[in-house]
Amino acid sequence: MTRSTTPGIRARARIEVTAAIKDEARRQLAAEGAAKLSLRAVARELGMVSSALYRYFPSRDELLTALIIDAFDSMGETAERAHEAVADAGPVQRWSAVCEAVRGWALGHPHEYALIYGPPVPGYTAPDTTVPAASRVGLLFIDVLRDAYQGLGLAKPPLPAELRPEAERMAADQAPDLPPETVAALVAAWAQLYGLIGFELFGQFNRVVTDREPFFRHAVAQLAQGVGLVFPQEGRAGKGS
Amino acid sequence: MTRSTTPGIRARARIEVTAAIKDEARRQLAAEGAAKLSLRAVARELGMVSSALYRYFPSRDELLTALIIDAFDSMGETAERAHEAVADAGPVQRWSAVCEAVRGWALGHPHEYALIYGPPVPGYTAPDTTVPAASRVGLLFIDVLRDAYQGLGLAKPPLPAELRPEAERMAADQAPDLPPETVAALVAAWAQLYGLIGFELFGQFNRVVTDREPFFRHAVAQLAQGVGLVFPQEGRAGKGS
DNA sequence: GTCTATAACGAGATAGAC
DNA sequence: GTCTATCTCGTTATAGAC
Repeated sequence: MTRSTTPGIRARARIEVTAAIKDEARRQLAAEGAAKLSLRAVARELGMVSSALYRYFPSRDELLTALIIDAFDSMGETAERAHEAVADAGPVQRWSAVCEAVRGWALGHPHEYALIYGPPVPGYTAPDTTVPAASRVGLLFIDVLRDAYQGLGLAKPPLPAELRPEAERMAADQAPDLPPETVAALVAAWAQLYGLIGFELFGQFNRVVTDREPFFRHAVAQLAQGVGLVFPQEGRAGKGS
Repeated sequence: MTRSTTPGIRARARIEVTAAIKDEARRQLAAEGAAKLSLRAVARELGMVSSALYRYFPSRDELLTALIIDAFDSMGETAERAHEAVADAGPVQRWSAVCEAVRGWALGHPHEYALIYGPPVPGYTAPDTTVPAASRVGLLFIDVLRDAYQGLGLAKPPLPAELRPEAERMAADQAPDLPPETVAALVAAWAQLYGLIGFELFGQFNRVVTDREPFFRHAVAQLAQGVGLVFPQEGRAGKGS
């Protein structure tokens, strides 16, 4: 009888408390790092008792997992939105939009970035549950490359013979409708993109690179060339020797 | 009176204890992460009392700094040795040797790698004392590029106009005898190299890249092309459209 | 059924008195 | 340099409020 009203209230309360826990956990992530994330401290800050948290997260590791999935989803959503905004543009513009969205998200969420792309948290191993969220940005890149490929606007990057079997396996796993050369180059570009972002985020560019937007923009354009989105001649526009 | 003999002994003992402290600290780094490095735990494991440690390191932060400098030096030395071994080879071979040495060191010292290239340790900021050690690998790359440049074996990477002022500033700071195009490309390649290594090290290549040596080798060759060590035509050897 | 609170465990860290 | 009293932590069992 109360069944039509109360469930909604309870469910709403549950969602709110869950969100509050995660928010506070993220605050601690920023302050002390993932290694020191403590259920008790989260509970204390929220005015709860630690055992009450277990109604929402069965363990500290599950809370970490939730934070990781949230971070991947937040980043993925940001990238997807940026991609949609330029959906009708050329592949290079779409590629760059996704890369720049990822960088923007990372700069705005450095600790969550460190959580998902930094060193693993000691004593914690991420479950497979995180894979779908972690794949969102990659699927976006595959989208862009697929469109370029079908429109014949994609060059095949070079692929040494010793790497071909591995490239074919990667393509079969990740994007069977793309050439192995492309998939191998994408994986490399993906790692390199995160190198650029990580260096900026973790301070390696301090005293080295000051004007970072144009630097990143250019690096991303070079990566686009690396995966075959730009033909070499176009890439080095207006250059002599 | 004992003054003529004991100083040597004392100095030796001090060096040995200092080394033992750092070794134990590195063990803890591997087990619990840099955030949880605690002087007390180090002391306990060494059978000392915590206050005794302060005779060797005035604070936890100074111990961290020593570990960071050691890590950079260890990596730099590994890279320098690998470079010397191929000193007479071509620039691409030298470039690749340094990159592969860095990767090898990182795979052998993942936690020290995380310490120097991962997210900053909460509450700790590295002093400028770390800069010389941190620069060693970069200087090696500059060496290779300088030799190639002086031998006319270096292509100028493309450089958009918006990036030229920044590139000139970077060149003036880091390598005044190299073209700005080269220096900007080197910094980007440097970050990308660490992206590749970080992804392998921190598990992002799990279930994605299995045969990692050839993958890395090829990526490094592409990076060499990016900094101008290989001309595009050579780079894409024996490839059609 | 759903939640919170109390209390406790075993383990480890820490501060300070001695 | 040692010892102890007091913290922290993740986690569970239990009891009671809504």
